[in-house]
This record gives sequence, structure tokens and C-alpha cells, in this order.
Amino acid sequence: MDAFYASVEQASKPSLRGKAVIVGGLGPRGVVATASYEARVFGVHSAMPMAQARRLAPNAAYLVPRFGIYREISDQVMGLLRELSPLVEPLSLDEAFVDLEAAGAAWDEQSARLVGAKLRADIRAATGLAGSVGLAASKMLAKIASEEAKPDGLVLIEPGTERALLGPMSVRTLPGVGPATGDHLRRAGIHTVDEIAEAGEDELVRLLGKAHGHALYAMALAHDERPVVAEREAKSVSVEDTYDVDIHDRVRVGLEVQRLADRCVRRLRGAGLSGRTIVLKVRRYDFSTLTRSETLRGPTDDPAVVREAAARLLDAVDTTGGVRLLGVGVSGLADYTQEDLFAQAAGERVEQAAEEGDREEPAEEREVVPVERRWVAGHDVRHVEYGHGWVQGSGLGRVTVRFETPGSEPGRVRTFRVDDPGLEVAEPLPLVARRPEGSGAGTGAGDEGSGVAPVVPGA
DNA sequence: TCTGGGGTCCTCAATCTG
DNA sequence: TCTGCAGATTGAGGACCC
Repeated sequence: MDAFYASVEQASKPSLRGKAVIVGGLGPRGVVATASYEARVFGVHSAMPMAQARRLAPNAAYLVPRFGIYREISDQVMGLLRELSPLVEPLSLDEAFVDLEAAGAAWDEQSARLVGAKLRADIRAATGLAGSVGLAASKMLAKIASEEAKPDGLVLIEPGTERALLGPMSVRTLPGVGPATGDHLRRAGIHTVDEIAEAGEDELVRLLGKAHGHALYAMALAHDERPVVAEREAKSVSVEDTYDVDIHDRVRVGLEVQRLADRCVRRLRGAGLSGRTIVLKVRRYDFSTLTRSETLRGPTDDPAVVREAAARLLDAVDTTGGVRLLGVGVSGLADYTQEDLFAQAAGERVEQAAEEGDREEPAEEREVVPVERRWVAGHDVRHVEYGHGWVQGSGLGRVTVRFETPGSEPGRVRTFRVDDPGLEVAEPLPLVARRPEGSGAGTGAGDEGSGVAPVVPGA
């Protein structure tokens, strides 16, 4: 699905339909996660600094992502895909490859088109959102087809036409060619996919190295044998924070690293994993980024062990001048723990303390968060008198709420004091009214779309 | 008021190990 | 026992993707 987050927000909020909607971090260092098509007209796109987006589209609606509802809708859509084939490879919340041939769901162009059309209809019925479908004989081509299909379409690349189709396209069309590789190729006089093929494999390897060179040359010839892999195991778990203002105080840097280590371990444990390599990431005031890592003797999910390793790594980093981002990660994952007994014993007391800290954290956050910060732009609220709505903005002790629901007409706006006792944070409403049992999909409260790129090897 | 967050994969150099 | 070598592992950084 294109503009996934933005289209979920438009489906949730009738007053935003047809309007420029920009979803992303709203802090001073936020970037755009998704811009609706209406916002793209102004030149706004993903990964653009939010400040720049505001200059380009000052009248757009700016919202903070609601990952909970995006995940629910994503689960619904992935469920529909798994009804087609057991081989579903999610790429993100809003995109997945499906091997239709594996399940016998499609065997030729005609059957593939039928499956694609039905899938789009099912996604619309279950979520109220539009999904685009790309059908082709390989993952690369299905991906390109789905890009062509957006918004709200279906494109099939017929076998035998691949080279002619790819040839004139920019090298940037190929997966794995980003800004750096694109520049590299451009400097070598290579601008199109055809020119990659003409340059030859040896030249590509010379320019880009072995792995990238071979892979890119094969892609340019429309050769892509990568299978659809259903179960991908995570290779690392990490958390990171960018701070609104650079941190100069070394003690504060140390505390933040400890906090991130705890968060990382919580995620690790939540996934039932442990890991051997601890990674510290530091982005300095000048945006230079460095990582330091340490590999333990065995995997751990002990917060004390991870905290200590992260602290050791930080000792070796010069942070004078300030840091804008800190991160802690764990890789070398295993689904068991083989802890050094001494470290385990030493860590137990600290761990217990940390867990108590974790339990207390939500309460602590509630206390620390100023009352104004409870009202996050775009998030759902409920008022005793006016019902369900969403926060349009807040500040100066006031919060502005628009009262509307996915199924209503565009609603009215009212302003309250931030501490109004009648106003409370609410759960998102489903985009599509839940149907009685037996209707198949529709168990979730989801609302958004996801990019879907079914693949039909050999079709 | 430039440049998020969570990942994957690749390369290269240094070091370890058999 | 020593040496040389190949391969594995580790650590750092870069590119890319959504």
C-alpha cells in the first residue's frame, strides 16, 4: 500500500479525506514517515525533515504515527495473504511478497489476475483501504509492478517482456541502488538498466564490489531467483533515540545509555531471545556516527550484563561537543541463554531492581509527562459529552479536538482546557464496522492498507 | 529549523585458531 | 615443536530499505 499511514489516518478521520496529511515525528528533529498524495503535490516525501515539509505544505495536517492501529490493519491484510499461500514474506507493515505458485493459487496470467483482483477487493472489504498488487515471475519484478500499480491498481508483467520493460528505466529502479550507488554508476556513465547490462558483469564488479556487482548485473538482465521466505528470523534487536537538543553532560549520556540498554533488553525478552554481541551507537553533534561493539562469551538477556557492556563501550567514545542520538542493540541472537554463572549471580540483584523499575515506569511516565503532552496530535480521545474524536492540536493550556469517527460525516472542532476532566485518551476505532461472525476478515480494529506485491514465479 | 527508527547485508582489516 | 597458511571471527563503517 502506498502512503499507508496517511491513508489510515484519512480513513479514520473524515475531515482529512482529500486533504494533505503528513505523518511523522513532530519534534524539532522529526522526519516525514508518510505523506498523502495530496501532500506529495507540494513536494513532500518520506524521510524529508519535518521542518522542510512544514515550509512546503504549511496547511497540511501533521500527525504522529499510531503504530498500534497500523499493526492491527497489517495483521488483517497479512491474514488475507496467508489464505492465498503459506509462502508470505512480509517486508514491512504495509508490504509483502506472496508465492502464489507454491500454493497452486495461480498458474497462468489469467488466474494470477483473478487472484490479484479478488485480493484487492478483500482488502478493501476488510479494512476499507486500497491495496496495490504487482504480479510477476520474480520478487524484483513484482516489486516494480506494484510500484507501477500505485495508487490503487494492479499491474502484471508478462513473461518475456521483462527486459524491454526494465531497459530504459533508471538504475535507481533496481532494488539495492540507493543514492550512493546511483551516484557511483552515474559517474561511470551508467544511467539506465540497459547501460548496466551493456557495461558487463566484470565492470560492475570492479565498480561496486563482488556481491553488489554480481547481484546488480543479474537484476539488470531480469534474473532474480530469490525465493519467497516465509519465516525470517530476527538477526538483531535495537533501540535508539534522537534528542531534541544535543546532550553535552557526560553523566546524562551515561544515564541515557543505561535506559536504552534496559529498553533493548525488554524488547529482547519480549521476543524470547538473547544475544551475544552488544552494540553502542553514537551520533555526534556534527551527525558523524560511530558504533562500538563487544561480543560476550555467551548469549545474554540480562539487563545488568547489557548495561555494563554498553557502559564499557561508552567509555571508549569521545562525546565532547555533544551527542544527538544514542542507541543500544544486541545481535548474534539465540533463543536461549547460556549465561556465565558469575555474571548471572552478580547481575541478579541489579536485574531485580531493573524489573521493579520497569514495572514502575508507566506510572512514572504518567507523572513526568506534562498534562499538555498527553494530547498527541492525531491520537484518539473521548469526551463524556461529545463522544469520540481526535486531537487536532494542543498548546497554551488548551487542546483542540475534532469529534468524528470513521463512519461519520466530517465533525466539529471544540477546544478544552488540557486538564478538562471530561476528556480522556481513547482507543482507535475500527475503520470498517465489525461484521457479525462468519464474515471472514474483520476481527481487528484496523484501518490501514499495506503494500502488497504478490509474486508468481514462473507465471 | 536539515537529516527518525528499526532493521539487513556487505566490505575490509585485524586477530584468532587449527 | 615451529612455521605458514587458510578460514573463521570480530569490530567498524557504509549503503540500503520501509
